[in-house]
Order: sequence, then C-alpha cells, then structure tokens
Amino acid sequence: MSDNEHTTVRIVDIARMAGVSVATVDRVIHNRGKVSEENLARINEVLHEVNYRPNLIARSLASGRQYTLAVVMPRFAQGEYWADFDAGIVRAEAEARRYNVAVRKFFFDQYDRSSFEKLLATLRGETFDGAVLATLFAEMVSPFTRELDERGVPYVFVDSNLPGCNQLAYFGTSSFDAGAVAARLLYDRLDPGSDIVVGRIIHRGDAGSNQCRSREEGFRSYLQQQGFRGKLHYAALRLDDEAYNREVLDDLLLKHRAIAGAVTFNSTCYILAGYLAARRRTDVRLVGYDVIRRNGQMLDEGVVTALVAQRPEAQGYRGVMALCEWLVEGRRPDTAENNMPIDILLKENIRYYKNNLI
Amino acid sequence: MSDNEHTTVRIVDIARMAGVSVATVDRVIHNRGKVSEENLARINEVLHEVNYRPNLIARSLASGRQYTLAVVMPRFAQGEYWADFDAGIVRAEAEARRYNVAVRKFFFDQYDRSSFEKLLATLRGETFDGAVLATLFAEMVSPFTRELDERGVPYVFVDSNLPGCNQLAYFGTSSFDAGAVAARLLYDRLDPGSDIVVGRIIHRGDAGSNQCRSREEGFRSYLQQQGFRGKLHYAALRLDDEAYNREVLDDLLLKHRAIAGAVTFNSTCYILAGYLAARRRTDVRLVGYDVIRRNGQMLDEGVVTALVAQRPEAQGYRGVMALCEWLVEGRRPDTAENNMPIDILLKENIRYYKNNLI
DNA sequence: TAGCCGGGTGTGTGCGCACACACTTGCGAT
DNA sequence: ATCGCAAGTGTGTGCGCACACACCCGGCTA
Repeated sequence: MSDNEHTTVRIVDIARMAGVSVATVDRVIHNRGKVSEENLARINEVLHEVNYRPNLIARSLASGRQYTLAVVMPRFAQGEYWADFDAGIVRAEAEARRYNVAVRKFFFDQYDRSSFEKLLATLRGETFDGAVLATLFAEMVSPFTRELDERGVPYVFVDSNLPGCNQLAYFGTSSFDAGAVAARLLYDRLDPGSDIVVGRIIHRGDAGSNQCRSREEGFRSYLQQQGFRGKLHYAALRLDDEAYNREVLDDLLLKHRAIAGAVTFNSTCYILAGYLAARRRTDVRLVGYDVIRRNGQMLDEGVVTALVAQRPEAQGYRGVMALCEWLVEGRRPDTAENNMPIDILLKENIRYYKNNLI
Repeated sequence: MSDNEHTTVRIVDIARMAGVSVATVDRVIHNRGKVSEENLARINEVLHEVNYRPNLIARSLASGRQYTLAVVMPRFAQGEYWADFDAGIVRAEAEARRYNVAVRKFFFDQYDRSSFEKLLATLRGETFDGAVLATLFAEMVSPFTRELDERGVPYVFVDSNLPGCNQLAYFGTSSFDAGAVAARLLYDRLDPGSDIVVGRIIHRGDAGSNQCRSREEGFRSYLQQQGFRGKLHYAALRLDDEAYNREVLDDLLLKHRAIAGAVTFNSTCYILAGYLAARRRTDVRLVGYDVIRRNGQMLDEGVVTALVAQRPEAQGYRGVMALCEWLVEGRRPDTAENNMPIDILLKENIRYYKNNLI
C-alpha cells in the first residue's frame, strides 16, 4: 500500500523525482519566479517524461481564478440560425462554470454594420480573458483583433475564417465546399440546360456576404465542372415583404421558362420556399442552408429538396471550450483551422438533426 | 472583509445557520448516519432556503471515489467501424479521468456469438460501477441487464436500442429511419422499375442482424411508399473471398438485367463497390453504411453514390459521459432515447466528416 | 562589519468537501 | 455504581493545487 500506488502523477511526485520542493515545481509550471537553470532543466525533463497533467479539479478549487469569456455574436430570435449557435454556447457555459469560467454575450445586429461598430467600442471598455468572435463583418473584425493581440487576449473565430489574424482557432465550415455540396444536391436532379434562381436578401448592411460569396463560388465551380449549361438568375428579395418578393419572382419565372432549380446562400431559403409552395411550382427544386425552424418546415413539406448545415451548436460549443482549455490548461487546440462537417438534411433525416447538440 | 462576502454557500455556512457542525450537515446531505428529527428538519429547511448546490469540483477532489466503467464492444482493426466508436471512448476517457472515472474495455468478436457469451461470463466476475453495452447480440444482452439491475449497476446502450430494459440511456440511430434514408438516396436516381441488389455477409454468428433487419424494414417501407415496382435480390457474400463474391454477383447481374441499384445494410459496402469498380458497372448505383476507410475511398472514387453514417464517435463519447454524470453528479441524461443524427455523406462532403469527433 | 539586495528555495495554509474517528449523552442491564 | 450500547454529534485530516510568506546565501555598498 505504498505511495507508488498512485496512478496519477502529482506535483509532489514531480518534486520528489526532481529532488526539489513543490514550490519550485509550481514555479516552473506557471513560469513565475526565478528557478536555477539546472533545476528548470531537470524539472522540465521530469514533467515531460511522466507527461504530467495537472488535476484541473484541484487547480480550479485552489486558485479560485475567475475567467471571463466574451462571445460576440448576432442578436437572434427563437428559431433563427444564431439561436442554434447560442445553444452550443449555453452548453459550454454550463461545463466551463466548473472551472470558474464565466461567459458574457455581446450582441450586434447582423443586418446593421454600425451596430457592430458600436459594439466594438463597448468591447474596448470591457475586460475579458478571451473572446469568441463571429466574423460576419470581416473587415472590422480584423483590425479589432490587432487590439486584442496587444491586450494579450486570445480569440477564436466562428462562422467563417479570416486570414492574417492570430486566432487561437477557427470553428466553422469551408464555405466554398459547402457551396459545392449545395450544387451537387440541386444539380443531381436537374437537366444540364436548366436555369437556376439565386435568391438574395438585400438589406442596409451587407452582412454575411463573405460567407455567401464563398459559397456561391463553390456552387458555380461545381456546376461548371459538371458541364452545367444553364444560367443563374438573381432574385433580389426582401426579408418581410411577401408581396414584393412574389412580384419579383413571378416576373423572373415568367421571363425564364427554363428555370428548374433555386438556391439561396444564406439561411433564408424559406422565403423562396414560401413562394414556390404558394404558386405550386413543384417543378422547381430548391436547396438552401441551415436548419432553422422555417426551413425545416419547408423541407418536411417537400418544398425544399435539401438543406446544407454547418453545426452551429458545435461551433459555439467548441469555440468556448477551446478558449477554456487554453486559459485553464494552457493547451492549444490540436488544429487551428477546424473545418467542421458539412451536413446534408433531407426530409428523411432532418428530425434527428438536433439530437446531438455538441 | 467578513465571511459574508462569500457568494457561494458552503457546508460550513449551512452548519452555522442551522447551529450544528459540518458533519451533521454532511450526514443529512448524504443521508448517512443518524440525525435527530429536529436537526434533520432544520438543516433541510436551511438547505432548501439557500438552495444549496454542492461544489462538485471540491466534492470529487475530496471523495477520491474511483469509478470504473466497463465498455463492452466488438474487437476491431484500424479503419473499421468500431475503431471510430473507440475514438469517442478514448476522448471521453480523457475527460472523465478528471472526475476519477476510469474506463475498461471488454471486447468480443462481432461475428461470433459464443465470444460474447464468454465475455458475459467474464463480466460476471468483474466489478464495475457502470457499463456501456453494444447491443449487437440483443437476445443475450437483455437477460444480462437483469443481472446488472440486481447488482445496481447502471448501463447505457449503444448501436441499437433494446426495449424492456432499464437502460440509463441509449445513444444510436433509429435503424428503421436510417434504412429509409438509404432508400431515398438510392431511389432518387433510379427508375421505379429497376431491380436492386442487397449485399449480405454470411458468417458463423448472425451478428448485427438486429440493426440490419430494422434498416432493411425502413428501406423497404420507403420504397413501397414511393411506388417502387422493382425487385430486391439478395447476394450472399463473404468477407474475404473476392473470387467467390465475383461469381455470385456475376451470376446475379447476368440473370437480372434490370438491376440498377445496390445496397448493403452493414458497413461492408466496399465489397460490392470493389466488384462494381472491377466490372466497370457505373450503371449500378450503390449506397451503404458507415464511413470506414474502405467505404470512404470508394465514395471518393465515385463508385459509391452515398454513405449513411451514425456518428459512432459521438455514441461512444456520449455513452461514457452519460454514465459519468450519473455516477458523479447523480444527474440523469435529459432524454433516455437519444436517436442521433443520421448523416449523409457524398463525395463532396466526406472529407470534413471526421473533423468534429465529439 | 553591518546592512542590503536579489536570485533561488522551501514551508505552510486553505480552497469545499468527504469521511474516519472520537466523542457525548441517556438509558437499561449487571 | 459500573458498564455496555445506541443514537446523535463534532473534530480533524487530506484530496492536488496555488500562492503568500519566510528563508538562505552570496556579493555588494556604506
């Protein structure tokens, strides 16, 4: 019944092995105070040799250090895309609380770039130990990360990745490939000569365009590769103006009789779906993005052929947890660029999609 | 700087409020030892009043209670289905270690029912605090759970669910619906009059049949609903006998010229794929299950049209974690039956599938 | 020589809890 | 009166770690 029975290696064990006291080991681990070259080397050696993993339970109990994470994301209503993302945040929050990590959410309006600007000003006055940043307004996020770099605050990106920043990690999908997937799903059931409607939402700010643009590139690239000969027609739609949208689409579909497919590159394909259902245009195949409630309904009813999704909950969860692990354990994510799975939802499998939120 | 500054209510606080010692409070909380009616009432009152929440961090640190979980699963080689499941186990293991939970794996041969029988005998002699059970041999698992019930050992099911047991939870997919998804993916590109080959592996034991049967039911049900008029032809194939399989399939495809689709209900669709590739039968669409290496390759090469997958890593991870939370925190899973998402993999999205193991 | 300084080191305490152990009190049996 | 016993209660220790603090020693200045 000797002490060797211990399966886990503790700081005292390290200390004994290196022939020093726990305090010295502690200094090496936290890299504080002065330690002689000699001891530093030996302790590091032992640490590495036994692959020391601190007991986080004990650590957070002893330290009592409180971390605060800022999550910067679009405001949302229930059933919208960012609500799913938020579910992941909430889940991570519950888990992170155990390690004295708290989460504060900061919201902006994804359709109003000035709201993001204002939020950044607010954030300059706040203190936090890490940030999860939704990169919708890419051109404003980039400069802001410079400030975070200076403040020594780590951050992760979600939604779409940004080059040239020091993000601890990115969690999201390859928008380009997600575009190709949508194309595949649509084109599978189309003649090479058919035309396709691309639904677009016009608003004040030009939100999400970064991601949407990449998706469209992927979409076009796939079609070209497959020998698609038809045309893409843009329909400029409005968020809450059914009458207007109907007019636009009636006009478009009348003019171009070859239209047999439709797609949107953001989560608003329910708008197009609503129109097609109302006009009973079952001859037009529709593919869209994101499993939000209204899209799911249209998929269920057979108006939408397929939805492409990007695990928003997982993005939120992993974003928070990555910062958590970095702050609490000093452990970097295995990979900086985490291109998450691109999910395909059909009428037949959508009902289970939300059952594994992580 | 008084003690009142404490935001969290600790046991000492409860004790002070109730005018007793911490030990008495402890006895009430854990409902061990004897406590006078009077004190019991008062302590409970205080507990309720301040809505006491124990600090789990401290608890698991102090208790040092070691839990052992048994994971009962098929033996596997790298690149096989259960290797993915195992990856989830490993991940959970790392996380669970923090709460003094260890994992022991017990393997059986999924193609040999007697190996499972033997394993059960072994398990009767082992002690563990919870079990994750892969339910391949359903008819033997059910009775075994009675024994676990008696021993007071909680267990969760993975792979396929079993009715009439006291499982803490189930993590897997609805096999029936997974069958329907495969049917949809296959039938999408088929004439209603085409015939379909169903590949089956014959072995000593009749493994996985529970799940395979349900999938087939779902498959047939979908086809019937959609007005499929063709026939299903069974091909009895062997695991490592290419020549034999070729003979069988040559024969079948020659006899039934209407065959334009193929499917397998377990993870061995690479066998059929190998044949179709060798014979250059690009006219036969093939759909199968599980993203194992050899299937993934065939999907990439375009021989397989689609794969249906069931997040084996998530099943393993969540199975272990559910037991963990139950044992350490006494918290039941939110839902007992966790039908996980049914994933659809095409050539275009498969490369990202393994990027979010949880 | 006393005093100081700073690099380097070790001891001790407490985080909130679980639990072993010692203890008190009242009461009936000897 | 002494003991045993059971019900009820309290004290103390340690989980693994962080960190405040005391310390030691050599070289330096006044």
